[in-house]
Amino acid sequence: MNNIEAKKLPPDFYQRKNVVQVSKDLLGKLLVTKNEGIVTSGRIVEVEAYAGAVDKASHAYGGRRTKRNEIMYADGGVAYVYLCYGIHHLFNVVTHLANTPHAVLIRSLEPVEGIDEMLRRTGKKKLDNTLTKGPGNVSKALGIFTFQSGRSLQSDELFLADDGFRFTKKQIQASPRIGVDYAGEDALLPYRFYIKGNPYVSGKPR
DNA sequence: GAGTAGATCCTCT
DNA sequence: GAGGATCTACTCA
Repeated sequence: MNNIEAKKLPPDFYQRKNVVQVSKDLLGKLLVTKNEGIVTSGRIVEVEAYAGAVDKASHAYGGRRTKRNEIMYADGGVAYVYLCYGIHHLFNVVTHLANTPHAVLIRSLEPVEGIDEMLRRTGKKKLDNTLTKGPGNVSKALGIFTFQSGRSLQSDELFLADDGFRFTKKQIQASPRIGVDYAGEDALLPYRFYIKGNPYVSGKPR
């Protein structure tokens, strides 16, 4: 039905043990959702790694295990979605094997398919840089909500795919993460990866 | 253009 | 009962 010639990423892509490496590999991949038969997709241009128990910025810091973050302890390859500030839905990809709560936060996309639908969902009139800029907007544009949390990324309604496109190493930039000032020293870790010069990357352009 | 404050609701202690 | 992996709009320079 659609024109995307892309393959879903296999479970072993997510289940690798180096969450930082997985994060970098996700750059340039497609995030695809299908709601009520409408496909929307975008190319990932910004991510952040959350290294579970040893990362103060992570919900699972110190091995915390609650009903909400339980999903992070699952095998890699499922979605972890939660609501932040009562307004924004944040979409994460769980990585690593079971009982190791690593995750990658998808921060920004470059819209690819279903742009009209994304505009409708976000209440915008025309395409601009802010459509899928920032994790809150990404979820909004793609129709991702908390009920998607725990869903396998092998499903047809929500998955990540590789269409062969790749950014060069030079285009990938690392920096500290955003919005995690409360995490002390861990807030300074260079766990954020983005595409240099891409207008959809959140934060200040360089 | 840059900086600051407010919105808003679910989850954990 | 408090705080949060954010965004937007408005103020001031």
